[in-house]
Amino acid sequence: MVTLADVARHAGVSSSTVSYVLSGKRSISTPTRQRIEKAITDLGYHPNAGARALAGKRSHIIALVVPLHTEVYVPTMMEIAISVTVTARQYGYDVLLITNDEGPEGVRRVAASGLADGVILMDVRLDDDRLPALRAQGTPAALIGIPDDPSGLACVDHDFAAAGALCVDHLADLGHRDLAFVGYPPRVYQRHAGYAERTLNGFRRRAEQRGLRVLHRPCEGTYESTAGTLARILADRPGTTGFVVQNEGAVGPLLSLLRTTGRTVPEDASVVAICPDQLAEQYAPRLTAVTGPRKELGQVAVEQVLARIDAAAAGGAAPDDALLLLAPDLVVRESTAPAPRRVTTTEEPST
Amino acid sequence: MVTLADVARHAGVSSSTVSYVLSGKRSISTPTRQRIEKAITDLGYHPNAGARALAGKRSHIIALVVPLHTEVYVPTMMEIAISVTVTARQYGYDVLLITNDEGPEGVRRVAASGLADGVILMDVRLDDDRLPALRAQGTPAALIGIPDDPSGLACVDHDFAAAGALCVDHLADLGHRDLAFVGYPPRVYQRHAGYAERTLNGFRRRAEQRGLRVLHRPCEGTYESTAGTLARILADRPGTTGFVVQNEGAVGPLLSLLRTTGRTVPEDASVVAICPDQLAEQYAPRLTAVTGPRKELGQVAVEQVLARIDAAAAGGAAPDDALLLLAPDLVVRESTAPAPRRVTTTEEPST
DNA sequence: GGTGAGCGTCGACGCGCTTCGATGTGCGAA
DNA sequence: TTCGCACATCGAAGCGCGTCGACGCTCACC
Repeated sequence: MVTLADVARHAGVSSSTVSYVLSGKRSISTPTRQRIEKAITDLGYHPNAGARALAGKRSHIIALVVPLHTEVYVPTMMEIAISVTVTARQYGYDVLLITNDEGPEGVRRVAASGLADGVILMDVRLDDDRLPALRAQGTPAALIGIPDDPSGLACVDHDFAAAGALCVDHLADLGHRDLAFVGYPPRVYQRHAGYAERTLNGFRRRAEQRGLRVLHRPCEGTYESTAGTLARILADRPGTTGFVVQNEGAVGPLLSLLRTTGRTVPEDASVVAICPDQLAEQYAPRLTAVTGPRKELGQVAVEQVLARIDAAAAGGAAPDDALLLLAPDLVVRESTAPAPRRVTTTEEPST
Repeated sequence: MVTLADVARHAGVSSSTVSYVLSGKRSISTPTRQRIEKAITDLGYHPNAGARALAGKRSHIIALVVPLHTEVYVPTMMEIAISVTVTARQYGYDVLLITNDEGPEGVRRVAASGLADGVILMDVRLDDDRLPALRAQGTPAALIGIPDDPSGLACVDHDFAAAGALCVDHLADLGHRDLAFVGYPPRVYQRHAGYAERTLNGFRRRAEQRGLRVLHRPCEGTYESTAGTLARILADRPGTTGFVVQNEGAVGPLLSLLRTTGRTVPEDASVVAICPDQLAEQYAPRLTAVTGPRKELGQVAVEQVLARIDAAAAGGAAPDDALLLLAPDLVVRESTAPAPRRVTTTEEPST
């Protein structure tokens, strides 16, 4: 193992000089700097992470807490995780993977031991039990998702309300008057996943503004459950022509089922999915879809934690809480079209 | 921050005694041990990771290198990553997430800096460029996947050859004589992903043994490309009744296309997928599928690295290389049935 | 030509922990 | 009673790096 002292000896300087070259915290004359840099590459020196963490009081590691359950769409989660990792590297940080099976204790352990300088939490629940630990320890943190009480914390998320509204606008512009929202399984709403609720709220509010009638139906996402969900929608509101789906598992079944019940998409029924573009492209017809920027989510989260880590190190006061909602995009593809002419109208929609 | 010395003072012993209680490397009398343990919980002591790594020459971290490209089925990768993390925790280790965009340099950096004690590589290529760095440094490592030259390395993987053979056996037992293998996109074979090649080899070899005729067709996995692939298969070998699919994206399109070309599954054509059970259950009909044990893959990989880390610490010689292939399972569902009676046979299959 | 400022460099200390050799205690065997 | 041998505990020496205060040199300026 090559140490700082080896490099210093090789370059004919003291070890502190080498340290200052590495950190840039004091000015070093160009010739000595070059001599030291040459020694570093010659010897293949890599600073020892443990010693650096001990002396510098910074591990240059941030912990990423990922959910265990598979209710969220895994590729999206992975994309965020990767974006977090890549972004962190750009700032000289590495990422430690923490699974949620340790619960709040995991966060506490990692922060208290100085293993990680900060924490990024994914899949934040409205009443998340990891937040008290974070606040109590004053651990620099960023949440991906929004809890009930975001005070003092940095929260980053898609603007799901805007996503819901975007769907309504698109369908309303196409002349649809009766919309159905096929959502996540009931347990997702029950455990207060914020994104599900906020999408729904944005959807409902905009629908009300634009005078559309809406139905919300949670759905397990299997073929059978989707069949049941669709049957109930068509029974309750036979004139429904616009479907908004926020449930990756239900999309495929829904398309098949619409087809087998004699409705072609998009001529007879329009479908807007709230899902990654990658998924939307896979279906036939390709889906008009609303997507949030996943990579940016990870980037912003990292920048938020790092800002808080720096603030804490500078002894600064607790930084302001931040609530960053990233705007979604709607991409029009082949699954939406103007509403069909109404043949049988039982009642007029409310204004 | 609470330190070892604080605990020692609180318990009225020297700090080395506390250290020995923590590590268990020397016997401590029961009363003092209990006093120390009480002090630890009273004070909420967490050993400082950096100091521990520095003094103990072990970071208790293993690095997990994950691929960036999305050609592999992400949920499976995630499942393995999570299983690695959970298993590592059971042994007192944490997991550092490394993306492949750093290339071989990432592995070198993490190992040389002592950030990680060992490395687990996912998505190993036959001629993987990260392996020279590993061997040169003697970094304890486990690969998930098998390279060209696995000598001196621990390799863990599904037994893909057995998976391919399992598909053939199942279809052959049902009386199918002409099989088609719908595989990954050409670039997967071109970059020598071992799993793709080995599946194909196992498939071909067993088919030859059992006297079946086979066709292999790479496939992009989109709807259009699958349509093209199927059309070519049926043009080349109209009597094909057994399909083996190893391409998650192609499964859905294939099922639809078989249906729309007038073949019902499983009466007219049988389909076996090589994919996670979770996916196989999502289709209609539910798919007969071959799956490898993902969780076990992560577990075994962790145990292999840890064994090598311990061996290296004990100054032991380089441990034997290990090549661990985990047996897959075939679950019969609704997509396979006895081959239909042959109506038009142009030629006999070769024995 | 002397003075002060500022830049570049050095030496030493400490971060919190592990580990080794040494010390002290109690016991059974001689 | 004495010797020796476990066992239990202690003290001190690092592990490799960051950082602070100090020192010496150069240069502009009076």
